[in-house]
Amino acid sequence: MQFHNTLTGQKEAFVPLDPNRVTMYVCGPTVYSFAHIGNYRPPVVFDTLARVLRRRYPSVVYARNITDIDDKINAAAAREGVDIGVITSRYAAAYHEDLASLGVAPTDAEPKVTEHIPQIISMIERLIGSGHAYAAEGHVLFHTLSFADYGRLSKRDEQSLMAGARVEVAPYKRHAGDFVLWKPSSDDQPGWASPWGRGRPGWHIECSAMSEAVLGDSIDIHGGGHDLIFPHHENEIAQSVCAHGGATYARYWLHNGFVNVNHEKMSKSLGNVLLVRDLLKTLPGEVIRLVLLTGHYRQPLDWTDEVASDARKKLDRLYGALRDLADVVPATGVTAPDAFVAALEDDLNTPMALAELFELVRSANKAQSVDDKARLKAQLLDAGALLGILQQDPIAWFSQQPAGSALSAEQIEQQLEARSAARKARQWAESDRIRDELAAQGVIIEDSAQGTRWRYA
RNA sequence: GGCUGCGUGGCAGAACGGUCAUGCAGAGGACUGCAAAUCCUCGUACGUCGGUUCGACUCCGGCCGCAGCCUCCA
Repeated sequence: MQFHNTLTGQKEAFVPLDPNRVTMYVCGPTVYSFAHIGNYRPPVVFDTLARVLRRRYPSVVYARNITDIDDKINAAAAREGVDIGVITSRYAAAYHEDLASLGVAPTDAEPKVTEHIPQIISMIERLIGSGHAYAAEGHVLFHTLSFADYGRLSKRDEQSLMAGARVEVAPYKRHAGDFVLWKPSSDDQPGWASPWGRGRPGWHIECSAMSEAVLGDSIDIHGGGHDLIFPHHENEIAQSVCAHGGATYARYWLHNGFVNVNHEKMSKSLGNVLLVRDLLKTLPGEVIRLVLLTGHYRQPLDWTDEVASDARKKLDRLYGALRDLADVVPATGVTAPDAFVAALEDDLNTPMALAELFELVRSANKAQSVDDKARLKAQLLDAGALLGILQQDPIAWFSQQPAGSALSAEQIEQQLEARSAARKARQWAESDRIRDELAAQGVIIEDSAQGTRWRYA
């Protein structure tokens, strides 16, 4: 197995610290609103990676946090005049619903920041104790100059960090690059008692503290969006390494590319922010998942209507092969082909894995013997399971009624009965009339030796 | 300006120093009452200019173009 490691900028063989306990941490959402399609790329990508890892290693501990204390949450709560818990539980629930729709399996741990305040305070105290952090005016700051490796992940040196500081430097900072570990809360803001007064954690410390609490001092894989490399992950490294006496924090850093919409960056000002919530109104979650796996995770991904309809057609082809194997019992003990697994184990190359999957489909469609069919069906299902797709009944897949369709499955079946009668009597004109009528309403007919099937276009 | 990465056929999107990616769309054929589905065949794709090499889309360098990050962003 190998991964592209942001830390070194190279593809490296993956060697876990402890093969009997592989650990992975992925930065989760800040729950202050409904999440957009880009927010779901990391969970889908790393869910797929977790599936591949679990196949290879006996124990994988995968943690993805929920950030439930943050100034954007505070703002949302203030706007609605409710406690932040109302906001965070609402959007965390929505997040979980969407994840389920996208076929994302639950993680082994889902730490929340508000449940780890003591751990956060403890880590800050240790950082102060070792001279890597200092308290000033109710704040506690991490002193970046105290950590020689600062900037290594994002490949920034002191000069460029200084040059890039585009926010005015707070007077209590010793150095422009220093960042907040703890900040004071006013009476109307959420806060917790601490050695530095009532306050709340800064943005980066929570991941370091929760990763430590759930996975340990050193973890194998840390994932997240490309944009988190700096400052978030750079700061996590600084906090964790310094809190752990120099021990390596994460050994492999994996970052996914951004999702754009119609060739543009998603932004509120452009009004092109796509919520998964909304996409799910017209698209099966499986289609959305496949779109997110269509390109390599490190590359930018452009979301367009065409990409979505392509994914749907791909699933039609995949499920079509399974539908033809409906009466075949999958062979036992048969797993996804080596080439397919090898593609995923090579830096999670999902496009190549999909290519292998389609080769499998071609073989399945051509297979004659029962043995071949049984083997290919088992391989298809197992490969699909690794990608988190293809797990539903093919008939159910083709029977999903699109949002715009006026015809229910029952109505279609009725029409088909009439058509079958006409065909039996060799009344082709009547038969074709019914077919055209259905086609006009978005239903495609497929006659076969086993009878007539249909599907929504 | 600094850093990171990218430019592949109509669209999407991989690999690889010398053979087919794959999917969709398109063309022809088989099958079909006709279709659909499926199968077979096909289109001389690699931003640009040089270099290395027997041979480069693949390695190196310049140029052009694009994107992200540079302290609230997945």
